[in-house]
Amino acid sequence: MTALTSSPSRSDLLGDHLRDGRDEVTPGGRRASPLTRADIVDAALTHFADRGFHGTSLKDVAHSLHIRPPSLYHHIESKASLLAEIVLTTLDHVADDFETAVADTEDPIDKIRRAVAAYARRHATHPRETRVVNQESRHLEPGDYAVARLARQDHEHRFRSIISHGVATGAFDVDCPRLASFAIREMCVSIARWFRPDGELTPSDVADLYSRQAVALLRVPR
Amino acid sequence: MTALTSSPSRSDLLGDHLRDGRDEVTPGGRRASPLTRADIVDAALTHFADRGFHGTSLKDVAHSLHIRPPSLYHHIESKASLLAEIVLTTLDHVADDFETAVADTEDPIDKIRRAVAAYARRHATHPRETRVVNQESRHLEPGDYAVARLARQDHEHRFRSIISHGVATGAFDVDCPRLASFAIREMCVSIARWFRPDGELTPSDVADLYSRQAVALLRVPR
DNA sequence: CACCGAAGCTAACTATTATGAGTTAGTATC
DNA sequence: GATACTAACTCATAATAGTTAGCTTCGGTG
Repeated sequence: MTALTSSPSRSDLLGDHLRDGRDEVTPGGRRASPLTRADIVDAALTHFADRGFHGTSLKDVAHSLHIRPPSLYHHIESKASLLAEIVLTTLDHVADDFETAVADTEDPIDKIRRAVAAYARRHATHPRETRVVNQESRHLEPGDYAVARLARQDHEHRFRSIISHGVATGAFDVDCPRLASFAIREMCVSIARWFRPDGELTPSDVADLYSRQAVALLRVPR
Repeated sequence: MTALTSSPSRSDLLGDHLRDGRDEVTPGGRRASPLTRADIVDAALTHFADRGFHGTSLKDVAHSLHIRPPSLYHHIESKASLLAEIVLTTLDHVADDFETAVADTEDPIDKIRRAVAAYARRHATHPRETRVVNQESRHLEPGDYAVARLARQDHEHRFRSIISHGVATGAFDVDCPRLASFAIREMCVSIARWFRPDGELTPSDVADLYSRQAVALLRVPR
């Protein structure tokens, strides 16, 4: 429950999302470099992360981009599609991160260290995306929600099986792998709530620290 | 990022909130035992926890109580007041928990163990309340938001100072008390996402397990 | 130079929201 | 037994949401 203290002031990061020169709209409605769908997703992402999906209106998104709400529809299909794109591509990245991280080792300690490092790093480098995945996925339309749910379950199972395997080999010692897995993953998730790119810690620092904390957690003395 | 897998189906717990005999409305609109403000807060709580503040309409709340939306206003001032009541009273309880927990000891290890146990237990016994505090506080009106922010900051500082003190006396060994504090508190917060009253673990089990995990975390080997 | 598509705009539509006003039906009290 | 109270109701309103339609204007291309 650190959301209140760790979050910056409530309207932080809610500004313009246009790169330099972008916001010079000519009388006819043209701008220097064209607005892309990616720009809109990015603006929506910032708002969704800060105010939630239902707390964000397309007016808000359009305002950030210096256009009117209807103009958004030249680039997107719907508000829901913005959320879907954000959540599903982020979950893809998380899955890729995991595969890449654990590919080169069989040792449970190494595996968990790398998996945690990758997961922690993802949350440090992409706090907006991960916050939206964690808090707004429930507002996806049923089909997309089901896909997201499966992706998440898959990650959870792969993660937990490393722990279970480590317990079997004696590398770890925990009462309940499921719980330990939850605790570790949620620790990583929380990074997205406090991490600041301009802070004293780099994403690598955080990844390193959290992977060590995770290993410590998996050898809880009784 | 376990919200997707750990949460039950999206509309769980969204049913009637009336106790037995409550839902027998007489032709004139009367019911067996009178509907109270607390009943409404409770129904709103369930919805806010499940669908978010902006994802919940007063129609939803009224529906759970078998009344029409305008009738709610005989008991409440506004939708915002429901959120404020939920968040602020929960934060009060968290503060009380903490004070009571750490009152009888000076040992940092004991203190952190008890503080974590109390915090963990609160999240296990009141998952709806704590989820709302963590995810919906940002939607409070400015005045209430400021109060909530202060309450949260206070808890964070008290928590962290136990750790810092423990590091000073040599009881703990962590690189960064602030980070360790975040990690531990967020671990507890996550309990609200997976804990089920009918599961195999009791709140006491969880409190015990998490306080041991916390102590383990504060002695990370380098 | 004529034209075409991209991308802006305004106006408008529909649905839903929170909330207000006024009404009615039981229940308790004098 | 009249009255006042409570707590529901229906009906109404103003604001806002997401979205669609149609118009305009520009830069690029034949």
